[in-house]
Amino acid sequence: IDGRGWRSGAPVEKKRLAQWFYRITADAPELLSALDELEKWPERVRVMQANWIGRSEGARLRFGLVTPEAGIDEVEVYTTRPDTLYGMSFLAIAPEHPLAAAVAARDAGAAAFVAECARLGTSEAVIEAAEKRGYDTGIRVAHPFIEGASYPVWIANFVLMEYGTGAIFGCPAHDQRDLDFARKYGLAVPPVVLPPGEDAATFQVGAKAFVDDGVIIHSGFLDGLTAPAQAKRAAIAELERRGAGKGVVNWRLRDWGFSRQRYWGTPIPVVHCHSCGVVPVPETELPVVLPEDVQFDVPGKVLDHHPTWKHVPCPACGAPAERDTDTLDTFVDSSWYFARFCSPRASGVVDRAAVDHWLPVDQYIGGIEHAILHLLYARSFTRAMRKTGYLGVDEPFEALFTQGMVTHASFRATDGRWLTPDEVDLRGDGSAVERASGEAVLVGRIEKMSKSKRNTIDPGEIIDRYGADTARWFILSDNPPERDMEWTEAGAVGAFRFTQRLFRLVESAPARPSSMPNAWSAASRALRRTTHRIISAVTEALDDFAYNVAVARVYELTNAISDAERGDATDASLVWARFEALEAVARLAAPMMPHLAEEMYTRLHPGFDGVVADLPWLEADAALAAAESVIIAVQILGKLRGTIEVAPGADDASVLAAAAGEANVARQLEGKRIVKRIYVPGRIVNFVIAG
RNA sequence: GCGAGAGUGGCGGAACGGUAGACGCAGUCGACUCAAAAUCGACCGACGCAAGUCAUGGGGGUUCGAAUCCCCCCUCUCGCACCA
Repeated sequence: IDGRGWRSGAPVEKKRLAQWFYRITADAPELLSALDELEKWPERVRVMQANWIGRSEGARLRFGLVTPEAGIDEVEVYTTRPDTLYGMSFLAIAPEHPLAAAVAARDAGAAAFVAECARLGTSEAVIEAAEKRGYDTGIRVAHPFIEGASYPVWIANFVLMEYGTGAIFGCPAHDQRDLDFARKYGLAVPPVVLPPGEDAATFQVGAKAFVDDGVIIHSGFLDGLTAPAQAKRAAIAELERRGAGKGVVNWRLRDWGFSRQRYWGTPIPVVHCHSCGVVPVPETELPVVLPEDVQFDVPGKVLDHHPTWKHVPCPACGAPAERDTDTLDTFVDSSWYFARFCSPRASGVVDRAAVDHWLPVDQYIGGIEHAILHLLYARSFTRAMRKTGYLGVDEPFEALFTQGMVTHASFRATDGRWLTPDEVDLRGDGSAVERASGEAVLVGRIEKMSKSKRNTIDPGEIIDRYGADTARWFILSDNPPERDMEWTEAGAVGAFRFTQRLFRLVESAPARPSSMPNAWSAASRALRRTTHRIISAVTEALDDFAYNVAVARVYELTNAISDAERGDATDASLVWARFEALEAVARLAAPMMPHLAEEMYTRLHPGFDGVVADLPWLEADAALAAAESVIIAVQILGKLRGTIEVAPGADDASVLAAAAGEANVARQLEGKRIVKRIYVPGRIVNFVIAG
């Protein structure tokens, strides 16, 4: 952790650290390399983190100014393409670069250009991103390899001060941005990488830079090299030999500025003292607690203008001093809460035995919006906690699942007001009117719920109207959890209807049979087969996060129970099977609609005083789930021509004979020569015929 | 621009390389009702009277067999974005 912006010698109220930083950059190499081991994380998140960390290999090199400017005699450049140094035609610096400032001090044109770039800043710069503009400073720099050659130095709006060194060497033939810039200002475009099939004597770059691999040409000692890695190594070695530069690894990741001028956050446990500077609050006085008697309606920092909170004696010398009145970014709290959750009542930070037992988190579920910041901070924080002995793992989350968001259509009145779903009546044809006025409403995009678009659904109202189980069931049933789901009234009503249907099935359920039947009817065997097949299907679906499929399977079993209800009421074995199936529905649905499941189970088992959630998970009986006969698809040349029903263990010859004998198949095989017979047991027969 | 992912009925979506469209929503018809709601039953990819044919963004390929695997293209979504 670093403090930056310290102004020594200033009065105490100014004697503040402008911002606290967490040095996450120190972890960059490990945070990147360890991504490979997070096998149970989505590829997408790992890629996003890798891009965010942004490792690149290249070289830093210095270009000497032919004539020094205001004491500056060289410009340092970062490049990933030292192999194209001979293709240089200009050097470009960011408008915020010190050399640009030096030039602006004496050159009104440069000053105007720099000011213009600053004015456009970030917002408009994005819009005008396509337009590359520059200003020729008149300064020239020498080439590190080519004796006597010199190149113009431009200030360019497309060079970023935040990345690399804020300066680049322009190689237009092999970089599209440099090419756009060179064409605009009529700068040279010397090619130094030859595409396959081109002639070195005649090759020229047109409107598109050649950025792929080729043979190095017109490049002195690099000529003839074909492998880019080899050419880069050779160029770097030469730079190092001449003392003009060196190979470096560059990172995009910046340190995490993690102090905030807000009330809601963890106080930063340091005291600022006139004579001792920044003094940590002693461990015995931790944690520093936020005051509760605060005023939010006064301008400025809440903690700063609290009358007493910040005034404390310096822990080191006892003189009057002040607490830091910034708070930590709330991402700090989410970077280690999972460790605290292992032992929430621990007197210290965490209980080491508890975190050793529980961490890493077996399965983390969260929104994709946390792909980078939270998940990267937590990974780094976990490493910091390991180094300081609080826990013993590097990676906090072994497996990650990113679920989608709940979305809803948005509505807008003709005068532009956003309307809530409650203020709108939907018509059958998809149009909508404002309930109060009857006026037409524009039905907008289906998007993430937000207060500004007013397309939110209040969970409290849903629970009041339908109950929490309906909401759960609908959300799970609508689509796969990794995708965004659309909340619709019709969908909620459909889920609600199902809860009512389940309840009716339980109300009309038979009493729990006292003993198992001796004989099983065909109908009862079929129902039990369905029950046990679905127990394993739901189990598998839940394990795979395929909650929508688990829901569909529960529907299937429910439909089978409804069919059985209409069956032979005097069939004792069917009644028994029905009870078993209903009990299975209650227990399989329990994770997804717990309240109704408990109610169902209790009604099936009067006197039961436990909870379904505590019962062991149901296990399917494979023997009962096994089919008594299987339907085999019969294809000719891969096209379905019929189906046959056979015993599960039927031998190949008899299945093939039955397949060939199927009426439609037989008709189509007539007079044809069968060249190959394929039988995939229990699934399919395929006849390959000649001609 | 770079990277990742996805395209299946009217909609959400199923489908170890093996009967495409499970299940739900919407819809159609019917039962019940004086009527409506609720409920229950049947139907529900396209073309066709039918037999059948065609269908998983488009085009090739591998295979006895492709929504699924490979190549090219198109479209969409997401992330990063003058990253040198």
